[in-house]
Amino acid sequence: MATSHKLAELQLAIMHVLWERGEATVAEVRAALEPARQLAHTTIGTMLTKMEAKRLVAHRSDGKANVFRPIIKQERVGRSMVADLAERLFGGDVTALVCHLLDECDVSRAELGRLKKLIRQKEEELKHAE
Amino acid sequence: MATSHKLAELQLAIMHVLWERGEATVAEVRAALEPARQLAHTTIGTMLTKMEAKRLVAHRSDGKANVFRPIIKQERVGRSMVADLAERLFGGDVTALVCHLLDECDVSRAELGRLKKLIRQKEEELKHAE
DNA sequence: TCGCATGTACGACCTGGGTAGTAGGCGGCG
DNA sequence: CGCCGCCTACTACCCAGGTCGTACATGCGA
Repeated sequence: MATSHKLAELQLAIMHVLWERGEATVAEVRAALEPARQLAHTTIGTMLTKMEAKRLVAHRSDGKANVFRPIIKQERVGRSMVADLAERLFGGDVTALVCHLLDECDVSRAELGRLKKLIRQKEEELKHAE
Repeated sequence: MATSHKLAELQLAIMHVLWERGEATVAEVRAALEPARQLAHTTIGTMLTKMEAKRLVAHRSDGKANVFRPIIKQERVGRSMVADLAERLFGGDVTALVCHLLDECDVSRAELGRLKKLIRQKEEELKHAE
């Protein structure tokens, strides 16, 4: 899987809207982003066009407006971006990244509980895999 | 801490060299990067100059060559980049990011052990903090 | 002393992300 | 009918990262 999908700020924000809704028009995307950023609606349109060229989204024409939908999975983008960061920051050492997270960020006890459960689960998986 | 230090590919690679060595000349940086990328030595020089403008590095003049050293800490950059990614990808939910990591990447049993220990340690810290 | 090797400083240029203006299509309403 | 508002398509920019080329300084060996 050489194709590394790294999306920049705005593109990611737009993708999040599309992932949440399934599909949306330019105006809808703009409205969804409105609280955080005030953008001309042509800005969204232009961006969406560029993203379509990069095969991140596709559109169908619904009467007067274009309706865009994501054509890559959120999980796929997340995976490749996280992997990319881990690679660039920690030489691919995932554990180092997790350590870093636990160390530097505030993690509540509930979250730690969730994580412990996750690790146990993961250990089970490993056991069964052998 | 509003200052978010996000470094792009090459800049990060250069910083890694500087962090490892403490300081280095253009030629040394270039040599260190050589296996992975073949770059003109002016490229490194230009980049270093731009990075100096951004206060990422500083240089002293040692006879004929300039010797650069990092003036931001690796840990600081790591923190802000990881936080940034967590924010953009998972809305700041660190646990979600860790889950993602465990799920998507291959994590060995030894690594899981290390992580468990880390979590226990973190739990202790939380307990004491109350 | 001359010129090569090595180094710097500066400017050129490309690309991709981001931002928006303008032109033109089209339905509804006064 | 003619203008208004909404929408798209196209074009223009700006900026930062990245990649070099060229011009100029300078020490060192033949």
